[in-house]
Amino acid sequence: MINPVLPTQQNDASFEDVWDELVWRGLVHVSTDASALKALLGGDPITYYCGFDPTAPSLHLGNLVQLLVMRRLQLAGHRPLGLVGGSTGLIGDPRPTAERTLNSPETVNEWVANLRAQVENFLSFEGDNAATMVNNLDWTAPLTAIDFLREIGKHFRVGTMLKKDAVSARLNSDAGISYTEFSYQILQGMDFLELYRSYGCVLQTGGSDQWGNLTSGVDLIHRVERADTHAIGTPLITNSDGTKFGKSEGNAVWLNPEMTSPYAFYQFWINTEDADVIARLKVFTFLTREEIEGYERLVADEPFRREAQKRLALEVTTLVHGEEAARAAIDASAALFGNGDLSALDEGTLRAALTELPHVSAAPGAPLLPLLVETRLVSSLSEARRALAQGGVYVDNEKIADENATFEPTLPGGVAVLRRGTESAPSRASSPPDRSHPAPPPSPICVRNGHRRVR
RNA sequence: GGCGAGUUACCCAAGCGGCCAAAGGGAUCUGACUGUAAAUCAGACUGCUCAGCAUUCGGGGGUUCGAAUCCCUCACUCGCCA
Repeated sequence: MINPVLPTQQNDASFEDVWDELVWRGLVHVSTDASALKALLGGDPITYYCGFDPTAPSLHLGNLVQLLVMRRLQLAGHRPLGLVGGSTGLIGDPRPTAERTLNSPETVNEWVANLRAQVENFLSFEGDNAATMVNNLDWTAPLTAIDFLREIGKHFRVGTMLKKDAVSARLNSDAGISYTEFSYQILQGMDFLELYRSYGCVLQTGGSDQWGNLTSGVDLIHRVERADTHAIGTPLITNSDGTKFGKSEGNAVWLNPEMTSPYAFYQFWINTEDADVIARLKVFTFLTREEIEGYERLVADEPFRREAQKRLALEVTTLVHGEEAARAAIDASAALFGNGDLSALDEGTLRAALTELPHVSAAPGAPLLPLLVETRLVSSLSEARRALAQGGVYVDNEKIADENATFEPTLPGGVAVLRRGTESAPSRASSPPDRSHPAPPPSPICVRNGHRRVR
């Protein structure tokens, strides 16, 4: 299955080369020698790689940054190797805070398969510079501990390894670091060496937090093969207001539509702050410099139109979930967030919009207030009464004033849409840590007459 | 080990026998405004069978017609002296 968006993508020809474009898009935070990289990327096709470790069932927005860097390089004529970390995922790279819990080989295996499919969705496997997928378990698994120590370990100085930020941070913390995680950088360095040998790979890209691991490979290849290779570290994407990028309601935004629905995904992007939206367009879309500069003016001149946010959300949702899903997300947003007369929608659009929402079943004529509790829009009947008294309860976009109102589905399919508060209902604050119940769902709720809706 | 101070709602913090479901601030929620914004203003913010009732002020026990407020005790936190 080919992502239909891929053929439409292209780099901005107004740049001298892809390196200049990457720099302009703010995608280079650290790198090996910049002038050498520029020459390399502006020259004959090279082979490069980026790895994805299976630390979760799906990739998330942070990984999307890497995928797009890969794609931009591919569009410039270079040949990508998509690596999934079948072995590194079994080890776990050192996080700054604490030791990772090891996942079972079965779990890692399953996640590797998921990630592989996701990575494949963003690269082209056709043409002269078709992408190739590799799994580092393929060359790591056959290696014995003795071979590993003799052939690879001998090239690593412990002093150098200790100085890497990821390691030293942990050494200086109460958590300490296990030998397992300490060894991670060797594994990743070994990957680069392996890919250099078997594919002529001379560039590795990754997040700047991976810098130590990227250089580990560059150094190893230099020592073993006496060859110069390169690395590019992308910046950590940050929000201008200090909150963490890539979180929605405190949860990660995943690429897997089962984990983050296309609707929620679209909503995430549409809610981008003015101060951040241009930087996001640069990183996450293939719009040209000229187009993005146009949006920059639009944000400055008429921010209320939010053209930049709309375009960003459309582009990224289309890229990740496809045109149809993006269209549905837009329709759903319009239906649920517009002052919208829900009954004016055709049933298909309505159905698509509502599938995205949490739902609960009730018999027609059932009292409304308890349903508010059941859908977790409010946490108690008292709160439901309060919300209603304050004019914060809506059914099918109409304010409800009567405490004794009942559930009367009038929309096609025996459905009613419950809502609390204004359309936005941001609630970006995390719920108190001692609350054991799950986080409340996004504002609009679908209550359906009859059987439970199946996803 | 000795002495002293403290433990109040999501967080900070007043209250020191009835007028306390508990001041004030923050966070949060809702309304107005707005761009599914920010800022601002207003209201709400223990629960329920909601103009009333029930249960809260570290745990337990007591005094009193009546306790967040007084007494005993246990637990924890923080100061000072050994």
